Amino acid sequence: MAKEQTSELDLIGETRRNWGERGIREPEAMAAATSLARAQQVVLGRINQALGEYSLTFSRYEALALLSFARNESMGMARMGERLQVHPTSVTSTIDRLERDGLVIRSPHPDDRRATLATLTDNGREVLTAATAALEDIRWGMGEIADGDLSNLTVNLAHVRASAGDNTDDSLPIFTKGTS
Amino acid sequence: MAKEQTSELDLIGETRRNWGERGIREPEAMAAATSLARAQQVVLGRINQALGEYSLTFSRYEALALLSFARNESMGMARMGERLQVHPTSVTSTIDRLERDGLVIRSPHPDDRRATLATLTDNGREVLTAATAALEDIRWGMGEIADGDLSNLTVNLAHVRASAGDNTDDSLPIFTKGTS
DNA sequence: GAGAATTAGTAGGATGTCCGACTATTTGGT
DNA sequence: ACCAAATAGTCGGACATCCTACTAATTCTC
Repeated sequence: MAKEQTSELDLIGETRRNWGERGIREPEAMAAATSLARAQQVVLGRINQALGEYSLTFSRYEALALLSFARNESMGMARMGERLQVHPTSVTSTIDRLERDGLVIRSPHPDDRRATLATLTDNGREVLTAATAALEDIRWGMGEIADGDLSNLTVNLAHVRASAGDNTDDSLPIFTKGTS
Repeated sequence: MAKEQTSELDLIGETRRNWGERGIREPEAMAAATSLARAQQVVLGRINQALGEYSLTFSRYEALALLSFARNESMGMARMGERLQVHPTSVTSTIDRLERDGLVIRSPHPDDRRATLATLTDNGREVLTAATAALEDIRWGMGEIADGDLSNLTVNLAHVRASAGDNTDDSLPIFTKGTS
């Protein structure tokens, strides 16, 4: 979950100097990449801490949210993997745990006997609602950052995502309306 | 390593609409958080793919880089955990693999018999140099994004990190000069 | 139509990360 | 000095993620 507190008052500018001595080629890219990794660690840590109250992780939360928007709150696992941008085996793992906790149930696909549908349960829907409220309470781990700054951040991150072929009209890759 | 290609042409604006119907409270924060998660996934994926060539992961790379700046290219594991912002057990795990691959060696701390020093080996130094070059070649996973945009991104991310107590003068939390 | 190619889901294995617990040492307080 | 408290490192467990491989089923092609 990363350490929230560590006020590493050490100077980071010092670092650039260190690398400078070795002649770094892409300082801006390195700075952005390392900042991105650290920021994500901080935010994800806060989010997971908030979700822990509901025995959820961000991964499982995303899966629940995805199902909540699907027709009949149900979706094939392969499609879930595409939407969530994770490997099929990760979906299996995530659904295993959600099913274990009674938040979703697996059922055979009526038209395709190799497919399995994951469906939200009543309990799953309730937990999702409560968890969403909890995330909003902590502003999705974004601290006290003003909405304006958050918008700028989202735009900048869109550049990165765009370079990977992501749709970046907005920024909710996970909750995109599915065709399921 | 995440899917680079998936041109999810589905509209994300659609999403905001979906959430809007439910009355979302912190749309900007949610957008920023989800964008951050996805962007990090993309960038880390590229970085790890590039590092795979050297049997490294970003975690191990960071550890090697940290040691390379330390006095005598050596540092106590506890301090490494503080610098890298990871749990002590993660350091143990990382050093285990680096030592297994002959990139670092463990040795007892001369003045503190409970401490263990991790020291870069000649091979470790060479691999680090090559890996760094590889990362620069791919611009640390930042694609074709212009330096100016990267600067903006770094600044925006600094806001997030600052809210967690991180020093954000610059953006290289990992390579901060140590006191080791 | 029958076999080839593709797709869906899962099992097993490797990594990374965290947490709690445990041992060994060092520090600190009385 | 001596015992309590803090610190260093590791182990085992829980998760998340990827990859490879494998089975079952569907789709495509000739």
